[in-house]
Amino acid sequence: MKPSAQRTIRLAAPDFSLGPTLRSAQLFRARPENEGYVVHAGARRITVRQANGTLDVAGATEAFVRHFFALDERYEEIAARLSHCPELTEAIEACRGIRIMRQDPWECLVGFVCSQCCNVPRIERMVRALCEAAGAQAGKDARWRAFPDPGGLPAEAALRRLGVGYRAAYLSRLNAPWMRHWLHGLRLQGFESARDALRSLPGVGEKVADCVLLYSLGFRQAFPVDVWIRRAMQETHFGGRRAPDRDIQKLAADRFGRDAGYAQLFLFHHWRTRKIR
DNA sequence: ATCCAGGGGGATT
DNA sequence: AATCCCCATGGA
Repeated sequence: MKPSAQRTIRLAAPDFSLGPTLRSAQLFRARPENEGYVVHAGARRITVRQANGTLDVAGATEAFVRHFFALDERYEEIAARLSHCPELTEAIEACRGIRIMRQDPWECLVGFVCSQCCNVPRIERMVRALCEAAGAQAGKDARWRAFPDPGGLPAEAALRRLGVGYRAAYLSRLNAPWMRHWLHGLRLQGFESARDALRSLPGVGEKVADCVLLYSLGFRQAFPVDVWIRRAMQETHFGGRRAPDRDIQKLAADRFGRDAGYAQLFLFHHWRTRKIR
């Protein structure tokens, strides 16, 4: 028994918006539950709610929560630097308090390989199916499942039966026990080097690589270009005409620099939530 | 019914 | 380097 991890803890969380952060499609195992959220991460089941600038959390230590939600990051400084870009001011205001979380790289990689060419609800379904099929029971409740370890995913045919479609081939090829260690090793490399290494993996192109770099390996200069970002950038910087992803990437790197990842998440979440609904 | 969803890979031009 | 085409699936 681990009473320290099950007790509810309260911590200050200034410049942080829990709901928008968990609804910004950085991760695919969070869901609302009575006034708060349940977040599954690795083998943890974390319940969290926010009130008056504080966070009430159960299922994780304070140190984990601070790191996971990036509460140590100097948020106002980032927002202040990006506020010099007029095309972001509306998005920054609408997304104030959204933070880029720090996920486990393996879980992040699998999630974004699943993400290709499908919408968020379906991604969440696929990830849930993977956990239910191959995740270890992680608590007394048999429904709480850990995220499957690298090497622990079902075989390709079984993956297909779970509804992941053509992504089954990618996932089965990524499913090697050494992947966790290999992914962590990328933190020691430079941005471009780590990006090239990720892109050498099956099912991992520029976009998925950038998501893994940004959401799990700490590279805040990454700027994943998906359909929403493409629209937003073409609208704000290319006169509404379609532009090559290369040009979009270059512009983002020059203009947003080390904060490109935050610029991306602000634009993504703002444009997506504006059109959806 | 047709289009779209946080794409990637391979072939052709 | 730009442009098809295909990959599987579910929701709008």
